[in-house]
Amino acid sequence: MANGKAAERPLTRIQQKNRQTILDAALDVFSQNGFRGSTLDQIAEVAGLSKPNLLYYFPSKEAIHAELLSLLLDTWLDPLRALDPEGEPVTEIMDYVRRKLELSRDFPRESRLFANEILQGAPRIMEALEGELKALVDEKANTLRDWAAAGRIADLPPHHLIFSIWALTQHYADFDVQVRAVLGPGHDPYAEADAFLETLFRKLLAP
Amino acid sequence: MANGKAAERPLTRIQQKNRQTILDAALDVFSQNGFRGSTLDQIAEVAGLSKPNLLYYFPSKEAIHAELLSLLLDTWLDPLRALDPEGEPVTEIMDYVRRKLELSRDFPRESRLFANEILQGAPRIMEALEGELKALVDEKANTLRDWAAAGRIADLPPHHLIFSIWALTQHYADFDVQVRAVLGPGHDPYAEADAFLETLFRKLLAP
DNA sequence: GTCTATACTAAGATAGAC
DNA sequence: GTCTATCTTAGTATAGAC
Repeated sequence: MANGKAAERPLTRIQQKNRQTILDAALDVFSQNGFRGSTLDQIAEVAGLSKPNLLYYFPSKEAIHAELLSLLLDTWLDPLRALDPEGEPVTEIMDYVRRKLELSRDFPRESRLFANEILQGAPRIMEALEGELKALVDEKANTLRDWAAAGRIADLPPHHLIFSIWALTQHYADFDVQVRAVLGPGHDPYAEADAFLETLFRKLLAP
Repeated sequence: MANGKAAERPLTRIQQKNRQTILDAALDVFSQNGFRGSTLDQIAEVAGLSKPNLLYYFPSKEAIHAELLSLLLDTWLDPLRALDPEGEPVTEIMDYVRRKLELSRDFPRESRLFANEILQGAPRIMEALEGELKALVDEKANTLRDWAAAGRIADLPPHHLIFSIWALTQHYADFDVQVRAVLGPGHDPYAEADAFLETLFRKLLAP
């Protein structure tokens, strides 16, 4: 009590750093092997910490995974939230496609973590899918419907239009090894995808 | 030797049936949890057999998984193989899209097994991706390029056109629970996808 | 061919020294 | 805060009775 400050529960810098190190290592491992397929040993190995030390910072393997998922969801929905009903329709949608592809390029592990969770039947995020996600998608689907009704974009089923953006952008992160195996060396998948998706959606959205 | 026939190693009917039962149960389990996340206990439970009995029919967990993957690859490539360079371009491609979507609808577990394997870095099928798959895709990409050069379809990067077909059709199997959560009740995802993808690719392919 | 029992290893988590 | 040692359970695989 020398400094006279009552330390409620502030994380020290070293604690913050170690938590980050662990989460980063866990993201590596969970995104490749899924929850059940990952072990604390693997995470500890990647993090350069001992297994008991991991469990000093987090109460359980489950807790590390839960933390990653909840951090993920916000990041994941941000680009869609940014779709502005007052903006120019085609520009707004093309911007969304670009932001989503950038997420795949810059955060492929997060994309694969999410894909793993969905493949496994979304046991830990079903609630968020049916609540938060559905609400946001329904809202933006209405925007798309209005734009179509006004003849500003083609008349397409809005939910499936959104699915197509997810599918096409996330494919480059989730199936990265396949994309690279098929393209062979000397390609920049994301640069090529950017140009291709630009073309695809411009043609698709034209009324 | 009473019957005088040297029994090389023909599988009896009951053996065939049990092998099938095991493979079917394993497909259930592996497609949801990936290889590492799945256990023989789970597979035995679903198959209605004892764990040692599983290992009477297959030498190891690894062997069951390997068998599933090798059965899968052929089925998976068949629709692309069927794309006929002599056919009418748009019809051929639309048929491919439809066949691929039907695979997702009728064999979602196979699609998820494949997705799991790729997400994990394709440790067991990388060779097939770089060999068989790449060769087939390169061949069909040439066909697409020829069609584009002849002005019979739009000029698009052929590999990415094929990726887009994979991404859009497999999404409905791999992300099934998300699709249903977002659409809510009262939808037929595959019927809607069929109509949407028909529209999408017709617009995209128009020269 | 199928089961019970069991060997052996890996994995999640905790105790307690430092 | 971090480590070594350890408990406990789950998981792959095998032995051997029936």
